[in-house]
Amino acid sequence: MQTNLNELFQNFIEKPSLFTKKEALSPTYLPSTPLHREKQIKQLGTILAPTLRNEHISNIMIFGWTGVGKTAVTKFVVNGLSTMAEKISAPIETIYINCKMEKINTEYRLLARVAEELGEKVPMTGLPTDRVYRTLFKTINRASAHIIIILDEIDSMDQASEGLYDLTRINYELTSGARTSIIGISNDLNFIDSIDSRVKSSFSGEELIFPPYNAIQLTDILKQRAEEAFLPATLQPGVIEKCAALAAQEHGDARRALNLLRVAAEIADRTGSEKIREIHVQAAEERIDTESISEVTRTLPKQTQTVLWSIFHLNEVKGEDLSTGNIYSHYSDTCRQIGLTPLTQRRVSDLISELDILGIITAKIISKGRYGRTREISLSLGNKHILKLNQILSEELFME
DNA sequence: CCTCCACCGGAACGTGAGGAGT
DNA sequence: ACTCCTCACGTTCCGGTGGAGG
Repeated sequence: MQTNLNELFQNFIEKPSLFTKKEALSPTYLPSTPLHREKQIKQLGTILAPTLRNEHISNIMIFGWTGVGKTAVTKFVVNGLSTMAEKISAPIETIYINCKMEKINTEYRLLARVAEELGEKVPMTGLPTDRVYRTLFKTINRASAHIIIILDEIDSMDQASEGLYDLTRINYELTSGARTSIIGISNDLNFIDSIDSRVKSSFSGEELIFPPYNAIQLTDILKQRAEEAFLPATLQPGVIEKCAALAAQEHGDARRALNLLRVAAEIADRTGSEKIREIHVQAAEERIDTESISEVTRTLPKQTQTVLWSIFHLNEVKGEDLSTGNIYSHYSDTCRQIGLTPLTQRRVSDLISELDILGIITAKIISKGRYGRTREISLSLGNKHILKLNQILSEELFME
């Protein structure tokens, strides 16, 4: 055993890796120039330029599907702006916050996070919100710079629209030369409609829309990254095109294309292949799907897992329709079985909606006339996935 | 055309954990 | 030690509703 393990590690070290620079395939990696986004770069640059002369600019909203270069372009342009500002010593400061990853979903957290970014320490909880606002105000006023706040995945903070309002109204109170501008990045085109009208009117400004990439553009992007990531001639012809084609089918998502290529390379690497072939891409596609959905399922709260388990089980019993009431009673039984206190139906109804949003199930409200109104639930996954998830759930719920 | 089922989904409120300030 | 914050997660209460069957 000992020797085997040593051998394994030894082999691993000695075997040449296919990668020369794996980070180049990461979705957060910033290439020197984002490809096929010249128009957007120019637009954004034009809007931001007046800050260099200390002139006032409007807020900006950027829309587009995931993986169409919104974040990359914004960072690219803002970085350019910062370097220029430094050169001519214009007082510009930029702040980047990813609302979803940092779980910025309340007014308090948004304000606290911005203040923190400006060097002011604010506790994560405990203070009254208006006090956080005061500290933030003072800090910004003192800084007397033009502060550009980039809020990525802004649509994930639906409760925090009050905070957006604060960040815009702060401009009317500032007495020094300070200003704030917001760049909001959103996957959801309807985001603007969903926020409070009061916020909307104070927030409104320029809107940029990023179209999806087509297969040819994706190919270019992948080639650019692959040049950095791999030794030449590691890729079999057709591999990049295949990744691009697969990703183009799904609203031209460059992130997905890069993921495919990276996972394909990892598979090739692990199986000892010296080249990356199309079969590796195929394997990668399958693996990405199952892995992400499995991970989501595993990390679901126990109650939600139990609901999902019940849905799967009812689905196997034919003749039973998947309605909220049915699921709820099956769920309560299961809870008793595994020693969990059942939640109310109202709550379970919300959990079902959450599963719907996650894309594991599809819930549609239908009316059965005399026999009431309910959600009709169907599974939106293939059999292979369901089997896998079932296995995960039984491990999670019935073990230990 | 009306009724009435079986839920939907908004809103207010409760609880308990994490923390600040005095 | 005590009061006052935020916030996640639930519960309680309740008005609302599409359409099959009378």
